Amino acid sequence: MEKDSRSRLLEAAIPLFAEKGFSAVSIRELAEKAGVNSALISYHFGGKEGLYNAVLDFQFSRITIAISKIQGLSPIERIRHYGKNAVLIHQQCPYLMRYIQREMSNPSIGLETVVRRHIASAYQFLHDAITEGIESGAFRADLDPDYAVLSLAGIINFYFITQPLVNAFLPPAKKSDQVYVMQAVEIYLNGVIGK
Amino acid sequence: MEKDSRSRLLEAAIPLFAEKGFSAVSIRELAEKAGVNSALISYHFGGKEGLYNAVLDFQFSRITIAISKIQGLSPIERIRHYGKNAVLIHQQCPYLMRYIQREMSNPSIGLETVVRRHIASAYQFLHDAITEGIESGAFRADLDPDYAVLSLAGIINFYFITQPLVNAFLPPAKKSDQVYVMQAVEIYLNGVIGK
DNA sequence: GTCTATATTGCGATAGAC
DNA sequence: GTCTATCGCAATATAGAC
Repeated sequence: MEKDSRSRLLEAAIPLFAEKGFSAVSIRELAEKAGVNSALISYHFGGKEGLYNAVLDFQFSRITIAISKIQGLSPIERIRHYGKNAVLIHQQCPYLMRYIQREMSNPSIGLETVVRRHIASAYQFLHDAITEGIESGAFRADLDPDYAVLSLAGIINFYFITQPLVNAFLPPAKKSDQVYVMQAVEIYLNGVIGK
Repeated sequence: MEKDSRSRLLEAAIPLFAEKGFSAVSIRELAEKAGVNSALISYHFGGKEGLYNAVLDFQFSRITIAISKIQGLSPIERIRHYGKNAVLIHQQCPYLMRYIQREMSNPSIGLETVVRRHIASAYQFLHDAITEGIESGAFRADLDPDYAVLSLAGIINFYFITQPLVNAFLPPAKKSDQVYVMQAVEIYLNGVIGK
């Protein structure tokens, strides 16, 4: 059974917008890849921008959903869990990181609110874990939690951001996201745990 | 004394392309911001794409230049130096990181070679430092150097990538790049140094 | 809901005067 | 080197038939 044209458009749009950015993709290209008529973009989404917003909304909701599932572990275990989760999300939503990256450095006007809310929920999750770790004495007391959040987010996420190019440097076999994230999380935890 | 139109175009183009991306900027917008006639873009650079390439070339050359100045220190000191350098480069070239980011996830066709060469030189620099640190016994022997490079690059660079959005989360006073990078480098070094 | 056909706008590039 | 004027094209959006 065929998908309806609305879903076809959404699914075709995800990789196109992710790889080329909003302006570089034309509605003709979107329609062709989806196998539907370009007029349907206006019909279903009110225009190209509406389609982009729909994609963005769908992509970012995954972050908050994933975060909300992690509950009631020690700070260290929550951080390990966050790493494992990042690998999973990246496998399931291979284009999410492009959108995060693009919206971080280049927020779509009128959508900052939505995007910011999802990102903020991830930020808050890490901030809580780190603050709690410091207070319990597990982590070094001289850490600045705000900065420590960014260090953790960076050591995990930069890897996924740069994958398109970095695969050119790494030996071909070296492509285990899971192995990377495990090592990265351990470097980080080793670095923040009190001596 | 007025700058010539070529320089004016280049300087106007740097923030515009960085913030909006190649496709979202029109030659009319570029010319207006530079205060010159739009026909001069074709005259000086052979077209909009030529102007973009000129910007990219200029921006990326900074990486290789900065890296080439660090010589003959211990692995640990080289890594600390890399961090300090990142702060300096970011101050001097506030748009460089946007271009790195954009070219990493979205390489301009025909320029991968140039871009890749500059990025590769930074990658090689860190890889050498880490490999040497492992061999000398300063760093943990179970580290994978390829991955450890990405962890270091991530913990430093992600901060700069996300600054436009992250400033919305951080308390307003918290904006010291230098303090961030110092803490981040120490977390990393603590994490990789052999116990 | 989906199509064709088209209106309208803005794009990048260039010819040619100065 | 710099300008004006314009060409040709591709963009998004929409009106209206089916």
